[in-house]
Amino acid sequence: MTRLSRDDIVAGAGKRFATHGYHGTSMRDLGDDLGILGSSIYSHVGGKQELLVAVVERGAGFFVEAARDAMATDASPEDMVHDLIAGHIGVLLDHRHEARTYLTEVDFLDPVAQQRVNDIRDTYEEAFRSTISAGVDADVFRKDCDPRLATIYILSILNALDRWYDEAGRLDREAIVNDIYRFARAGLK
Amino acid sequence: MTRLSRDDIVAGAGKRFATHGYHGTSMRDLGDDLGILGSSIYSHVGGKQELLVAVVERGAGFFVEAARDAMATDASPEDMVHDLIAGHIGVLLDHRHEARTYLTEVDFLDPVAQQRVNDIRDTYEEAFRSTISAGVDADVFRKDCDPRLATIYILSILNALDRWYDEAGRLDREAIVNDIYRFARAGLK
DNA sequence: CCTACCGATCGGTAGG
DNA sequence: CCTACCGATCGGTAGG
Repeated sequence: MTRLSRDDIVAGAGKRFATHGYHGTSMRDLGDDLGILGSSIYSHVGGKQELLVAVVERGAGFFVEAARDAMATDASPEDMVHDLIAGHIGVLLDHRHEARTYLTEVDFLDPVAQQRVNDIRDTYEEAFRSTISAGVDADVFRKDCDPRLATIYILSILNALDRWYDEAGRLDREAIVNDIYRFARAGLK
Repeated sequence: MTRLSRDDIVAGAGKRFATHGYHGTSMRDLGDDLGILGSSIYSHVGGKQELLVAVVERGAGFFVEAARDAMATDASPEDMVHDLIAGHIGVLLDHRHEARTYLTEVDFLDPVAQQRVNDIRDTYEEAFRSTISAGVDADVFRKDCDPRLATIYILSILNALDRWYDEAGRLDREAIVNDIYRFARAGLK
């Protein structure tokens, strides 16, 4: 057993926060998961709140990265919406704990970190909004479609995924991406 | 200042749980909100977990009631989907704290209560599923529409509402109901 | 509903 | 990363 890294601690915190919530997790709980004492965590991080910040910012970063990748192509607005959806679902499934903590515990961030995370979130949502907006301008989406509302609707569907979707179940990843894409695209038309 | 009722305590708990989470709320916090001591709460209820159960079951009950009302008409499947959406949004806005606690703190319920609440939730979702299913059978919705998935998508949009929608803002209640209904209906067609 | 209190647990620190 | 510990706060109770 070699010494744990800071990333190990943050990953463990993500798992605990995602399943038990920030306030439902004690430093001793977290230490138990990691095989060390709660007090030993303080040799890696400054405190519990610092761990929440690290987990949430990691989660937010994954989403922004995925959006940047999707936007980096010259795909049509329709295809780009598909890619944004696929990217979001990829993050949700590949980084479940960080994604979920980002989505559910952001309210418990100290005000400074919360502002920072909300700015990141706005950047991310802007990728959806501008793509949908481009589709409206290109007449491929409805003229009276409000990109802001449509973005919220699509992200609402996406963010709820981790509460019910099981990748080992009937629908594989491609199937759920396509089904949600079809539902969303219909709403945009 | 007359003695508080059990309902007052449960309402106060709903407000606190909705904003700070179950684990982020202490009995003393709750007492402060109510103008009594934390220990005084125990003359009304058996404990903190009992309060969570009461709040969550109240929230769940409102939704089931709304669904029953919507289903009690002989409206077309399309109109009934509209009414179910309107009913859900009504509960969300008229009973924000209970609805939110029901949606976000259900994981912290003891296993017995959690099972009960999940059964109630399933009954509620069945109202959406069967209505959509009837629409598919009547050829008003797409033949390859999966009522189970469509229900999840619509409820995802609905449940995310309380995190961003402000009734005092640009969109009044009727407008948001209609906009979500249109988006959802398009996805069903 | 308050006074007075309980043991357990909390986040966190000093020193090694 | 552990030992040993701190003061604060936790959910909850006895008795009035």
